[in-house]
Amino acid sequence: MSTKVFIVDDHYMVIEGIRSLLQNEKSVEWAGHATNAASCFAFLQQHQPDVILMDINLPDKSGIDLCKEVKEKYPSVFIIGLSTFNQQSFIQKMMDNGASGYVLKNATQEELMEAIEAVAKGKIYLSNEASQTLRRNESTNILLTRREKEVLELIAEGMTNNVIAQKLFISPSTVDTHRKNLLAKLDVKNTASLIRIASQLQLI
Amino acid sequence: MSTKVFIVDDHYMVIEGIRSLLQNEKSVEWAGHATNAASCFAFLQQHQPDVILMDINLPDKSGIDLCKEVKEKYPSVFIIGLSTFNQQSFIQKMMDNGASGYVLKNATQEELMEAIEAVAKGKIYLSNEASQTLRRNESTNILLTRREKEVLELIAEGMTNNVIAQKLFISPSTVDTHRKNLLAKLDVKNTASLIRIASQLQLI
DNA sequence: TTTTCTCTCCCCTAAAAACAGGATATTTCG
DNA sequence: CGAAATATCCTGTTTTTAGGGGAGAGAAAA
Repeated sequence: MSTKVFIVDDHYMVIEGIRSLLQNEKSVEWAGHATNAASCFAFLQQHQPDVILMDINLPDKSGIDLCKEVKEKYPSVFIIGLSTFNQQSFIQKMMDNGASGYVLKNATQEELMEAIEAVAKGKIYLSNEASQTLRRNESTNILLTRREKEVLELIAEGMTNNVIAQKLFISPSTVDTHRKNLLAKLDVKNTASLIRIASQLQLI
Repeated sequence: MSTKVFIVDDHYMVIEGIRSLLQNEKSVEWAGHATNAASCFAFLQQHQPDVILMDINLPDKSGIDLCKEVKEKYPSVFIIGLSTFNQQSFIQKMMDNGASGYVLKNATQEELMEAIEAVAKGKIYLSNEASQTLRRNESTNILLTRREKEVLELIAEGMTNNVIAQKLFISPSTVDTHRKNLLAKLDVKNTASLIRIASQLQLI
């Protein structure tokens, strides 16, 4: 029995590329493609693919949100996240939202087939790069505590310690302490550097 | 006479996709592909394509640098920049470095052919999205003066007004004025928001 | 030639952040 | 359990930023 594969990606080149990579695979049946979230849903109302290859960047909706919604309505379909860069946050969120796998767009035909076959059997497949990134993320992410991340995000939104304190129902002193710890942990001396680094590390 | 097209992209899916899109075009001859800058140069030592489709993101070197080097060594080859997102700075730099065109990876077969045919004749081809982005860039970029950008970058590096003043050989008061103007122009109230916005607009 | 823009500098006050300490519950984990 | 991490709060002082002005020199544009 062949696996019906559907693809959602706004890049024709990628759609064509995957179609080309998969066309000689007997175990895979090309179910079709969509270039946005809306037409993806339109397709799913009529057909039931086994595996969806889903790009993170779509014109009308993020693949991360789309993944969640598709899994809610069609729990039996397996989703493989697809993206150009391996960004920790994206991979994490896709997996959190019910994706069964994640491959980068520089995947070879073999890797792609391995991923499709694995998730079709209900397994989880992460490409080497993606799993490395996730692991790296875990180790660097332990750096900041939940509360510190929360405070960091509010700082990035331009709030002062007093406003943050009100928002979180804690004392301004506490916010100040978190702020000090953020500066220390990220090894910077002021807010400008803090936001810059946090932005580069995609913490905000 | 057919146009020899070579492609440099680290994504097999994209290479396959373009090959698939171009394979039925009689006017185009597939010269080959490279997945990094090094093998691109290795190829160019032996062959002479007419047009190179060049991705911005390569593993060993940015497409922007590669574009410059290739044009220096092989001025007669026409380069079309290729990327997922239409980022003003990238498009600008590619064109500055001698590229003849820029298309996004969501281009259709027709658009791709149009681009190849145009640049093969020595013309400049920018996709609609790319040229829009360039124009948008020009208008939004007038926002900040040269000095303001300079100060902004130093703020982002974590320097205080006093340090910046020393660095630029101006008075701290002047730095403060620039800082006030930056806050006003970007419509924010503190450094955190300033750096956040600047980071999002890729000003730093 | 005005006017506008840019860059330069100054005053003042108030607010916010950085720096340096210490302290106390509560989890979390080995 | 006991140690370590986390979250909470405090007292200070000093430095930096933000907000409100104003103003002059030179360049560029209208």
